[in-house]
Amino acid sequence: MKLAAWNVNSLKVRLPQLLDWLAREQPDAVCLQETKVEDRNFPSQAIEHSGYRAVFSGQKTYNGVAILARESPQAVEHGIGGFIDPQKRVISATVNDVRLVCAYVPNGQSLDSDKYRYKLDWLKAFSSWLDAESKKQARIAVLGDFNIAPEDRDVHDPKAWQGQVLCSPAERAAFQELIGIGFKDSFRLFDQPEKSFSWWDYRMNAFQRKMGLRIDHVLLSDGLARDCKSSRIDIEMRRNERPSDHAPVIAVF
DNA sequence: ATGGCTATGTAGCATAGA
Repeated sequence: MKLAAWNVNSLKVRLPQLLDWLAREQPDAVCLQETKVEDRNFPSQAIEHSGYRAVFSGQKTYNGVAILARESPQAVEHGIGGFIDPQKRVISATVNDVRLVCAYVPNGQSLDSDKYRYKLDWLKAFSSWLDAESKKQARIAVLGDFNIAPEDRDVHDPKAWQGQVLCSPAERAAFQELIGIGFKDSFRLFDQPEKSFSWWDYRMNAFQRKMGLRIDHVLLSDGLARDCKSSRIDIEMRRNERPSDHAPVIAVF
């Protein structure tokens, strides 16, 4: 099974690129973040034309998540169970007997921001909910924009980013809590090039200068991780005209 | 160098992203 996560930063703008990419990569399922589109405006028709079924949870301007799959996603659930959140950041569904959790973790803005507090609270709720989910269903993949660079090697300039949002000890601890539940960071199951990143700032020619962060991840439960054949970041998508600032992350098992 | 770039909502800029 081929799975991917991609923060499209506006599905409306990125739709042509997404359709090209689906035709080329032919994943079984892809989890999208930052669709920034209300459900009534979701481009279901174009996506179905490409041979995919979509389930989605969106809002105007911000956030928004979707799961696209060749097979119709089953048992769709919105949000984090037991956690009230008006922001549309999580959608889950079963595809090919695998439970897919598509997540857009809050950014946090900066350590002194209310949004940082919200991010940590959100991550706490997310991990306790996933812990419970993983006891109900063994085959789970958590895919999305985690807005956390787990280690210094996931950061182009660890000194400059030390302690900053996306890299702070509390955020990294929250990521390790997910690993503690039994999830594996699929990307690190394999040898990878140095300076492998999934996001580059639009400004300052950051992509060309390899100034990025690896903050988008595909986490696999133990059994899926054991069967994982490959994981990579499709950085070619960042070379497109009008690219998303994030590249897709792909895992095959 | 606290800027820079992109997208959205909405009609000249404000907000957010990471």
